[in-house]
Amino acid sequence: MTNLELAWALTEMGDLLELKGEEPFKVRAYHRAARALENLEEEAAALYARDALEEIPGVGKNLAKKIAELLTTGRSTFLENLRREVPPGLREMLAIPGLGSRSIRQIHQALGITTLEELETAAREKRIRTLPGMGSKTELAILRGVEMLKEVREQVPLGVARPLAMLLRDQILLIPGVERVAIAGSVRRGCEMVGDVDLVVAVQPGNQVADVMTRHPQVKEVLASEPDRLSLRTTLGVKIEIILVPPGDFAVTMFYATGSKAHRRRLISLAASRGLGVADLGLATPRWLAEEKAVLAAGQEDQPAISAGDGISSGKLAPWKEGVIDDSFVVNYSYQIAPNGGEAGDSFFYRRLGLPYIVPELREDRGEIEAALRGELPRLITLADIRGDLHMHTRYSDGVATIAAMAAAAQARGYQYIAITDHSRSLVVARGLSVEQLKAQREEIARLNEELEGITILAGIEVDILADGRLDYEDDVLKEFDLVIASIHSGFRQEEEQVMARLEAALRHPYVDILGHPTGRMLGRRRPYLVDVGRIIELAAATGTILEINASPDRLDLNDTAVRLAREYGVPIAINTDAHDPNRLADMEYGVLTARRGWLEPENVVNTWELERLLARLKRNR
DNA sequence: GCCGTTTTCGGCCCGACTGTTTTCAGTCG
Repeated sequence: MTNLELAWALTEMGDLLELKGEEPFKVRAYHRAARALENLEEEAAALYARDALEEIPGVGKNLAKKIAELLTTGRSTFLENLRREVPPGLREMLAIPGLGSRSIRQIHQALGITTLEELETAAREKRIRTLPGMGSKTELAILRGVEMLKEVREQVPLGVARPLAMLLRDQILLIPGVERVAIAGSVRRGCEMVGDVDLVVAVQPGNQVADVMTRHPQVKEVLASEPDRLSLRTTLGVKIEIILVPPGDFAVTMFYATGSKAHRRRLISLAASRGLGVADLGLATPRWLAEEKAVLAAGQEDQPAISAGDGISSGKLAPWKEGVIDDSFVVNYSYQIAPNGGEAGDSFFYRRLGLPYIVPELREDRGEIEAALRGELPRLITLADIRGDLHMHTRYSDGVATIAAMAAAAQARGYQYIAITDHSRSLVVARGLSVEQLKAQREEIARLNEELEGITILAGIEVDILADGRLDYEDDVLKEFDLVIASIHSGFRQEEEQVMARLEAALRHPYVDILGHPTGRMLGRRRPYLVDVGRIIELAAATGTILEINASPDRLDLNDTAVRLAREYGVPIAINTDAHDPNRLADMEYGVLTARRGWLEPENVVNTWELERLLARLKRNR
């Protein structure tokens, strides 16, 4: 059992205990241990093997025993008992903002409600307000929350799907009869939420993929098992689609399975407008042909033909050589951010149409085909372009590591600079720093900067934008930092007017360099606060403020479309991890994926710049 | 449930905001 699965099991135990009304500190112990497992570098199984589970911070005798049972048997009697006691629907309700375990328990006990659907009905029928302490606002919060949950019910964040996809890819590769495996679908495109994990597998006849995968320890349910397709659900509830093809069909299948559907349609109708059918393009494998004909037919109905003068004619087609998979076309793809991205061999299709390669992250029919025709595809940013990380936390506030440890981890990633940006004093839960503590931290940073070679630590702060729009420190404190990020951590339920007034005040502030996680959303868990993203971008442009892509896979905030808009306004972006742990500096890749989906080039991202240039660009230094 | 060169018991992050209320419980970060 993987660390992630263990973490999920402990999280579920914590949630169920909370719903049972266990004391909060016990509940927290489970959640803390789960988080520790998630961030653990070593596999818990290895720790167990040398009897060292209790070395994990937050894991004592009891939790070690429960983890050991999960590791050895794949099950937990404790968890199974809890599941019997607490209806699973109640756990889903915990994700509704404004509804906590006490309210859920009360609703359950008084009204006998056990599922989201029943909860929604009760709210519609105004039965929730009959309970003490609950009124119309609570019902509204429930209706909004249920709506949000329904939207993402079948989806998981990329941060869950992608590691799982990579793990399965590596495991499938070891199965007899398998020649190649690659990740396709929305994971390959880097979508923030993923409905299912698509894997394309090139196999020989008599392979054992179905045999092995249906018995895989992480597979809970086999949804379909056909000769060329396997549909599974994992213990974490993620849907896996495995497409089995002969090796000769691998590349074409990658093209289809990567999508998006809209991109595919548009490309095929472009081909059709040149008098080319799918067969001419080397796309005519029997399995896909019928399906794609239907797509094509539909596409021609609702899509305008691509106009003449788009720079391509059938006479100019690049020569197509059977069997040649040439990724020399992949000028933008030095960084293989989607596993096997460039190796998938699906560049042939674009090549055949005389187009430059379009990377998976752009395949959304958001103008990428037109840009390719004009030769104006962006030279997308890659992870290798990143020179530093400007948002992270340490033990001074709610991080777990020292400044030195964060700096060492950053150096190991090849960074030239980082900014330490702990929380400001009002954020008491995160142990926000008093003015005195700030002084001590700044002294430590100065000392480290003298000791360390090859990396510069900036003394920064993530200062709260208070509910009334003021910042959490006076200007004479703020001006002492090298760099200031301003973020909202309170008043999430204010009206848009009020939130925007706060953001505007922050953006106009002379010492605010970066606006942190601008919309405040948590993927699948919390909607953005009520903001006008377009207006934020306008204001950022007008005030010279940098906007953040918060690279935490729980946030990805700004999102891809907002990033694209920011680029059009010429607003510089900082891709920051907001890491609370040295391992989480690795989340940078999710931020880079989002940036790529937002068409960003290195130039648009300030933490690809040399430090001197970055510093000179900050408001405080201009 | 975890943790301890202040403690093997009694702490554990705690204050603001919200919605429902006439003085506060629940939620959240």
